[in-house]
Amino acid sequence: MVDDRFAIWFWQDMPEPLDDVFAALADPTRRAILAMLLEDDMAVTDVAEPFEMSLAAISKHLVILTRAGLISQEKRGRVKWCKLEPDSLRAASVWMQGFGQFEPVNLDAFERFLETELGEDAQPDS
Amino acid sequence: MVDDRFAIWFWQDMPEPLDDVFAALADPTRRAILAMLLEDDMAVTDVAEPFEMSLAAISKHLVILTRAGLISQEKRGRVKWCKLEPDSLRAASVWMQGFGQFEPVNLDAFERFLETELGEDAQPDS
DNA sequence: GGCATATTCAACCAAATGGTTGACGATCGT
DNA sequence: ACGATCGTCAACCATTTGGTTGAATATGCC
Repeated sequence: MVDDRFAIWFWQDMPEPLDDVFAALADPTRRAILAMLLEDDMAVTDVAEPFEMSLAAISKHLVILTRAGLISQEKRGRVKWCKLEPDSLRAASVWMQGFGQFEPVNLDAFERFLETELGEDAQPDS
Repeated sequence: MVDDRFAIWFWQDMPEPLDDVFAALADPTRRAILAMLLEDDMAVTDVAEPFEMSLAAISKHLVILTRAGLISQEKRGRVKWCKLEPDSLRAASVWMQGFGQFEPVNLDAFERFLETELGEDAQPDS
């Protein structure tokens, strides 16, 4: 059994991209944006169109989604295209599945698993 | 194809428990708490012990986790026991899998982990 | 060049978040 | 009944968040 201090260190003090991913997902506007991008890549202006808020606000949301790695933005000409990046959802999904599936299981092995799993394709953070 | 306004209504304006779940998961302290509860049910004081913050702060975190449905709290005597409630995590997980083409987590490694973990051989690599 | 379009920047604001401390009501042990 | 323990409440504080507006920076079009 892993002692709590190790667990705290591991789960809390590691440079956690999960903070950004979950924080990004916590906002309904941003989830709606992701849902829209599921259909197709979109320009910033088009992303903003159906919302009742300023373009600048949407632009900020897109920055947050980008920092979380959930989307990428590529500027072509004067329009910036937004593209869903499902890979970073993977880390979060892995983390969550850990809780869904193994209630009573060995945390040590789970930690080792996560370590290798999340370390594998560590994103070249912006 | 669903038009965007419907999508916005659906994803953004529904009474979304996902807001609370993801917001709860966005904090590393709260994720650490969940990880601890993965091992066993715990009293509030024991949850707080390994952290370098006040009991009141942990108590607040537990309220947030409870509101999100991620844990439940039952008071027995003077101690309040905290229990992981993986079901609401599953809801969030389902949402992410709704992003779907990206597979319910295409985790070969996860499968292998499950096998070794749930099987007899609990030492996958030395 | 000159104008429209696309996007971000900067300053500002209100509200929410995450923490503190100290007081407080319950409950246990003796 | 008394004191210690468990946990929350209330007030406070600093920082972050999510939004606004108006100006600024590209870029495309004629």
